[in-house]
Amino acid sequence: MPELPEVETVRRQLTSQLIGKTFLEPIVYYSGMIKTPINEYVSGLTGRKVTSIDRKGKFLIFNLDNDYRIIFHLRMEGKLFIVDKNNHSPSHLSLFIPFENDNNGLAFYDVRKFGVTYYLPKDDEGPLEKLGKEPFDIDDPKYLLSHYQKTNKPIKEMLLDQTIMSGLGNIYADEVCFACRISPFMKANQLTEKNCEDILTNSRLILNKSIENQGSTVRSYKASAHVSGSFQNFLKVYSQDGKECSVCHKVKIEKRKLSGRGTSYCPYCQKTGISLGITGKIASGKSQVTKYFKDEGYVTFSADECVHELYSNPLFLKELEKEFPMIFSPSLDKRIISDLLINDSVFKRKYETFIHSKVKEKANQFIIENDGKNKALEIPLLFKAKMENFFTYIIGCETNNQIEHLLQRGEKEIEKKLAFNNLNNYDKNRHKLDYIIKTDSTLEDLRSKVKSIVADINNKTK
DNA sequence: GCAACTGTTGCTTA
DNA sequence: CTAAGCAACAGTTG
Repeated sequence: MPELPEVETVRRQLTSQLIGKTFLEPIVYYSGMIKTPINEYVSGLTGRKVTSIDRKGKFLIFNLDNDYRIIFHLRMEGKLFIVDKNNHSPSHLSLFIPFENDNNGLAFYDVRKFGVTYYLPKDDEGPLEKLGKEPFDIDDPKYLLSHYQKTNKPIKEMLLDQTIMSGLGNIYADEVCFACRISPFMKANQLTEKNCEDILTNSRLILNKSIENQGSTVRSYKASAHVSGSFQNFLKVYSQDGKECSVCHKVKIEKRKLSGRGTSYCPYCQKTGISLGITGKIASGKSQVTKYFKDEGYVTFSADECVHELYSNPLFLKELEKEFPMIFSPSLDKRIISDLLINDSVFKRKYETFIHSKVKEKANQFIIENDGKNKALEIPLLFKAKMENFFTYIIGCETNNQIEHLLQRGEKEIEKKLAFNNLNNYDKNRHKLDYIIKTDSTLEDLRSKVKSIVADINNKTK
């Protein structure tokens, strides 16, 4: 995952091992990584010396002893190692540049083959052209402010925009938001100049501290065969989801998706508001409880309503038809769905996964859109949809009078509805609940139970 | 055993 | 114009 500190570590490593070495003809194993004409790249590098190595953002720049330079971007998994000519791993090797009069050479390993390299004249900025300054080189927070004021996008997305400021990737963007105590979901145009100053200060602090620790080692990443960074031990939110926040000790670190990227944050420290998941078996009083949370000032979401709305959404139907053409004859036929759900276990699994992921996506969107507010989300199949780590707290609703409630609602197929209970994994996951509400009481009593939970939560997150 | 997820960026599509 | 989704690819996790 090389981000700026990891790339800087690589730069330092290579500087001590590469300066003054003369390149022999490069051997290209994966030509897709070379973004300038390959023959120019190969002949251009042959016989050249590296005089110095620079870094701009996450790019490495090898200055050669002619008027050219080589530029590398490691992307997700790229690794530049100095290895033995005759004894190096061939696995995932994309490029090898042997040194003259030396047993070693420069190897570019890249499991995912996303990395790129360029051979360009010194006056051709190539991919560096659009790159913004690093936080170390921006001295006026007004520079950030002027960019952020122009957009309604979440601040974290702006931090990842390398054309405004370069060097923050997914890990450090999350860490910087945490250090500034701002929500990653906050609209960039809501930020103050003070926020921008905090972003600059904390970006410098965090990146410098990470460089001191030779970057972070997450997953398999290493700066060289012999170096692994240790900044992962200082991360406060990234990869910490589900753990108690190490600063406030009040709530767990949460993780959700923001513009396609995993985003970790502390709901308390970063003032995102808390997210409640309300679940329970059928006719267990979830809706009533959710309504009472609404009366207490929570914004609410219902998975059942969400699914209902999805079925009248043309975009969703189009997607559904692409995935499950057999349930359209020619338009959506719900009887076919229920038939298949009963008789075809493969269909059932696929279909449920599909719907669950849609609901989860919508719930995620709801939480992000309601940044800063307290939220209560009613999700009957919370456990089935694997959403137990999705909320600050989860609340289970329970009743002894399920059948009566179903009768009161005028349900006809009670047996069928009860069989549904076994599907939602409630009993199996009951121990994961933070609160359990027994809903068999008068409405006023139920309301006061909700009020006392609200008070308890307020107390915990004071 | 399959689905989902993973550090990045730039291009295509709506 | 922007915004979202995908593509490049392969390995790991639940």
